[in-house]
Amino acid sequence: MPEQPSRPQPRSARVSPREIRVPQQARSRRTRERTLEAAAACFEELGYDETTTAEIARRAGIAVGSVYDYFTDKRAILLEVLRDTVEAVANIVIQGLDAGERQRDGDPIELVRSLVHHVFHARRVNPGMQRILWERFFKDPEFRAATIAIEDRVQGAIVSTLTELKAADRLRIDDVTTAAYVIQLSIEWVSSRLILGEEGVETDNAAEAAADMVCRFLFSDYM
Amino acid sequence: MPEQPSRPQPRSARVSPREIRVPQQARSRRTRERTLEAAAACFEELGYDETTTAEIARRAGIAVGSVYDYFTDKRAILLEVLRDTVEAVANIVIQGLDAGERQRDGDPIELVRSLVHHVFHARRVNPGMQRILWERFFKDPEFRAATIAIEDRVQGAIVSTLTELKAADRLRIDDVTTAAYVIQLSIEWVSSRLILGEEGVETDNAAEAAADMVCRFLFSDYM
Amino acid sequence: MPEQPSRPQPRSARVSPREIRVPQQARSRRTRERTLEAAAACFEELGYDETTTAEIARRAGIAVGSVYDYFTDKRAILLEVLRDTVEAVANIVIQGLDAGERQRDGDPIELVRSLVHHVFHARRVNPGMQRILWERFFKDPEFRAATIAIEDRVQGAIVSTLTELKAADRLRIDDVTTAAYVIQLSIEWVSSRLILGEEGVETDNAAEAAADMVCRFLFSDYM
Amino acid sequence: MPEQPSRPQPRSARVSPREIRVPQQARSRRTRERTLEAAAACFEELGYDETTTAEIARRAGIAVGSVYDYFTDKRAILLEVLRDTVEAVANIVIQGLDAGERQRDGDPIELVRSLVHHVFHARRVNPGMQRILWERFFKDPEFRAATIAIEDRVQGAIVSTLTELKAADRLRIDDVTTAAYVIQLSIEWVSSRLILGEEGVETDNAAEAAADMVCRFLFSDYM
DNA sequence: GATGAATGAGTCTTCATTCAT
DNA sequence: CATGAATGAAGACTCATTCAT
Repeated sequence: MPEQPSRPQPRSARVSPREIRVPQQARSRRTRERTLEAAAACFEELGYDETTTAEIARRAGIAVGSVYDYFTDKRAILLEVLRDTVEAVANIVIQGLDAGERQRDGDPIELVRSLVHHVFHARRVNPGMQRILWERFFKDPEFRAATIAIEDRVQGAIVSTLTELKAADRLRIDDVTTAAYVIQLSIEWVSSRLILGEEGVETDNAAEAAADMVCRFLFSDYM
Repeated sequence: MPEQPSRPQPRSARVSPREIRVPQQARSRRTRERTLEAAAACFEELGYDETTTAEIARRAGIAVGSVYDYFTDKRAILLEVLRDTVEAVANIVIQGLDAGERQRDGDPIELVRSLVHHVFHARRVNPGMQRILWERFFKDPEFRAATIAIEDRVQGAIVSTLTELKAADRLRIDDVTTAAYVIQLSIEWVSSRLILGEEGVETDNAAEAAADMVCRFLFSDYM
Repeated sequence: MPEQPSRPQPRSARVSPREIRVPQQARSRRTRERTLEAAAACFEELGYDETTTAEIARRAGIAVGSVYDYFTDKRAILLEVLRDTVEAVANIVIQGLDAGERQRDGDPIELVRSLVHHVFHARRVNPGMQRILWERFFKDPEFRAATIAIEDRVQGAIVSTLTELKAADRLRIDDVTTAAYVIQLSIEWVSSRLILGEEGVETDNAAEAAADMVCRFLFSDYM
Repeated sequence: MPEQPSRPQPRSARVSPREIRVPQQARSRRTRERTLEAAAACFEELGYDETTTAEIARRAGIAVGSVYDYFTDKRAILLEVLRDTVEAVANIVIQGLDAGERQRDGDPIELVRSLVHHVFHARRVNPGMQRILWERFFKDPEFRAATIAIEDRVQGAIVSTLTELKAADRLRIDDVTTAAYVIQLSIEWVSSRLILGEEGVETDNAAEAAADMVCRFLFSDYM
């Protein structure tokens, strides 16, 4: 019974968890980056379940093992890629607010329009990934928490804006935080359904209606 | 040469689609029913992916093979079970509208409140299943279509109500259909996030804000 | 993103542990049996680590999946196969005692000789499996416990025999249990090393020496 | 076409065996030493299979690659570490003999007692490593050979002692070599099972019984 | 001399689905 | 009608070892 050329151990009782490599050399950083890019592409195109780690590695031009040097899990990759997407989306929305504030001398109606417009626009960024987001959202608390954390930044931005408007006495509502929450979710979902779900509804009309709704909700002098 | 045990055809080699039994007799119908109940319980408790057909059969007290007598697929089972859930949810909402219409002499504000209340309430019905719904929604066009078809009934009911109000000149908006769409999605999502997602936000406040938003959106004489 | 033909789930969060089939039909029993036989052959020839579940299935002429219908684990298979081996070995030894007792009118010396002889003989039964036994013995408490439980039967048999001899006043020792323990382990190990380890030592001499040692240990009138 | 990252040769394609560095300078020697110490610690704590070369390197504070500068194999490391352990154990036993000889004027009974005592005592030295020893013993001929070679020193020492006693006419047996073999293995195994296997048997009783057995075996005038 | 990034063959295991009985 | 035994493709993940830098 001579020793065979060693085989990888079965998944058994590894005691200390595998070390995840924190890239220090440039090559390493590049590999990690490539993995993320490949994973993002796969997820976007194929969906999460349909993406295999082997395919990610193939697209990244690396070995499967290397994927596991940088990430504990397929899930860990998704978590990171998804965070990026959510972040990108959030940034677009926040920029939309800024843009709206600068526009037309801070006309609040334009501000809301700009917000809505940017939210809808943001839905076009990695739509496959955003589909995965809602797919995992109620399934995986960690994803949910991560997503909410980033959404909170958006709501925070809305709150600031609203608070300023409140100070300028342009607002009919008092609970700015709850308002921001409801507004954000509403626009988010209408836009998601229309754009990610490709429902046969006229997008522009719905966007306008949503903006109209929000304006009436917020502003006392909006007819 | 030992006799080889039988090898079922691989999944893909299927040529003529298996006949799905349409139960005629009482016993058959009962078996089909039991399968659906078992499946519903499994999905609700465990989630879709985590539920195996074997577990469904076990709970239904039948053989795995029998499951495939009545359903082509695990997916087909989900489709049916989920339709039931969506239907139940829709009915609750529609009843909410009816109730609202009868209430307080058709006071439109109460009507909206009632709608919102019932939508939130409906989220407590089979929450596990509703989570699965959103999980599959963007993933599987057939699910999406089925869901939308039922939601359409809700929106239809809203449209009727709004049309009546419009006739009574109580409405500030014109495009009643789009309004119904936006309203429905907004309340649906806010309630889903709060109840299915168990986010740490005060539910009652958000529900009230949503109702407030919708009222302002709809009614010209609502302050 | 239409559903692919379903793929087996990754090893993830199955909630209720897989059911292990308890064979009820004859076919089933036969398959389980075949699996055990194939596994025994593989382990014997190749060793435990070197045996793959795929190879077991191949030899049994069944599908890999079927192996997992009847056993939770590769380890579970080993546990069962090994138990059989240990049992077989134990039986040989116990029979050796019986044979010794009947021999030559219960001459105690012959009894010990017979015992030693049978222990050595038993080492030829599935030697590969016995090697695996010692390989896992200190590694896996469950194996150890199972092995010890069976060995205990052997020691119990020795104890009975010794107790009789004690009553007949042929024994110089008092603590019959400890004696049985020490005797059993000593012969077991000497025989294992010689036969399983194929050491270049004259087996017969060693066996005789061991018997001699045990006799002197036990009997006051043995020179 | 993205540049493919370097792909090391698969394990089997090795043609000319890698040069193993024989450390000449102090620093090198130190590195090699550190590796061995780290490996010993890992093996002792985790077991052989459970220890990864990465973990060894980590504990040694060096790079994985460096491990392979000094050792061909993970197995080669074990071989060396294990040799140390076996050597240490052997030395303890041999010292036990010496001590026994000097004790009480060379009383042979004390000598055996001392031997047994030291063998049991030796089991406490790197028990994890000793478990690995028995785990590999029947599996890997090279390990077995190395172990036996060292054990032979022990048996040689026993033989010398016995030969002296024989000359002094204190011994009832003639084949001193075989006796040494049987004695050594017996005590070794009883002690291993008790101490490495943590069986629920009273250690002192068993040790005494073993000593008693050996004495009766060896000495004609021992009652 | 050393580093640590990369490799990839090879494991175990799962479970939707089929079909002989 | 029902049963439940059998299938096997497919996936995630490991880790000893190599080699470019």
